[in-house]
Amino acid sequence: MRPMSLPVGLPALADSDLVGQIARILMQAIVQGRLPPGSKVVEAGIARELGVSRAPVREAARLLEKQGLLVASPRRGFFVRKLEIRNIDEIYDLRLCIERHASVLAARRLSPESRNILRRQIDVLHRTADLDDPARQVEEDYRFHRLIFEIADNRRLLRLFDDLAAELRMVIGLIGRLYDDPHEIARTHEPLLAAIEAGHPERITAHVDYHIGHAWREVGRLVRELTTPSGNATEPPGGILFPTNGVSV
Amino acid sequence: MRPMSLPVGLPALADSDLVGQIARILMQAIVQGRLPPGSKVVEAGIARELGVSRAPVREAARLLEKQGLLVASPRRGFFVRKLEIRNIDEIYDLRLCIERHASVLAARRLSPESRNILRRQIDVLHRTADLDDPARQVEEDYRFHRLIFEIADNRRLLRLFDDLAAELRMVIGLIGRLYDDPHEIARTHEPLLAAIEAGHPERITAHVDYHIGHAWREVGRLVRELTTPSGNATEPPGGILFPTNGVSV
DNA sequence: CAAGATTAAACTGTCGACAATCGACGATTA
DNA sequence: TAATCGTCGATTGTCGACAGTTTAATCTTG
Repeated sequence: MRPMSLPVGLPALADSDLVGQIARILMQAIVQGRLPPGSKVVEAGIARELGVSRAPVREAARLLEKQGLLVASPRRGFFVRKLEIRNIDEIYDLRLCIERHASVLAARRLSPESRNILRRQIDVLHRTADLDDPARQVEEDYRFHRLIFEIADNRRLLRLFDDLAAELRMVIGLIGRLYDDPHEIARTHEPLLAAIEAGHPERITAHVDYHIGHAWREVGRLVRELTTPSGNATEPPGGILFPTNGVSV
Repeated sequence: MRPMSLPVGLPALADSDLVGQIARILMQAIVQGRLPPGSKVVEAGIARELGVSRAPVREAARLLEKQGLLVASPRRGFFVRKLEIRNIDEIYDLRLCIERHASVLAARRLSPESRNILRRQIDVLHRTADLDDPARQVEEDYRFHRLIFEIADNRRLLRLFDDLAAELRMVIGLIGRLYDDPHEIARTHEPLLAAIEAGHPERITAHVDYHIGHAWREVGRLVRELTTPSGNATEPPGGILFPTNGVSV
């Protein structure tokens, strides 16, 4: 968990990044269902529980606000964003929009190296599908799509994708189970890559539409299922961030 | 300026929004050329000059960071974003992407009322063109495009547009002059609206491409002109936020 | 005289405190 | 009884302070 400083290793980084750590802890608490959607995030409470002051907690909350996990209400505080179906639709609508664009750009900039990177990531997807590790599968899936944005080479587009991905990860985390068969998911990336290699904008767009549209419908269906039986946003006992699972802390 | 509370009027609101006020002041300082691109924004300095503490200044800076006017470097502070040509290209590329999408959506959702609103805004554009008020002209131009996003009815898309617009306003403010003939600009909105009314996705896309692409090229040209003669990012004398224009403060 | 080491100043990250504000609850009034 | 008005605790907005880090200036040294 705690990255140790290697003799020459660079990434000893982010150990003193208090804000980042807090943001990650909060994000986990959200996707894992503590801090349920709609619940209030009390700065002082989080700060006390983590043994820090309110300042970094506030900054972390703003970070998560930018990513859409929290919403800020002036003088009232931060709240965990409720996953209304409308939000899901808006997110996927935007994602579809930028992913079409990024895919066409990526096709234009595709080099043999970048092609191989995508190819290899699909292999990873297939291998991960055998592992029965939903979280990992989702992660590798996003990695593939992120690669497309990297190849498209527009930093702003990439940042936007990262933000959307963070939000979608929350949604999927809240859903709790994978929205489809892992092997099936891995397979559907093949024709997308093929279209990008071929470089026909229309074909690329069509495949992106199919691919993302599929996820959209599936996630939408599950969210609708999950959201109709009235969410009881009660706070679980034993501390929000590090709940006592029977074992004392 | 100061909204007074009417007998029954509601909007007496948002006067005590310190962070918002600071953000606005900073934004003005940026677009007006004090705080030139690349210069450092010192929290304590701003705070002292405004007679507030560092906390709200920090929050305002984060707000402007989200809008892309500032960039944060950990442990080094906030800097006014340099307008490299690459940023301009990335911004316009993204804007083109989402504006195509929004325009097609808007066409699908277009009602007689929303059509008239767009129609009327074009009239405003024509009238404003006679006023010889570049800032106003740019503002009304953005209002037209924002209306398209409102009609498209995706809040996230709208928010994204607002962020991009804020950044583009900074760029245009730094350029200092309008990038084209106001009347010409007003006229080019006509065929775009016509295409949206007709509802043909291809025609809409083509017109958006032409319209935004034109601005892209123009702004790109001016920025290239402006950015090549090496920016000397020295700090103007007399206080950054309220420079003494000969008159003592 | 230039490159590197050293010192001093400036600044950010974080903290604890206080006042203003919000929301809940109970008292008051019609 | 229902609606309105205070009151009180909880929570945010803002402040000033301090420590560690970065940057700038100064001093060595080859």
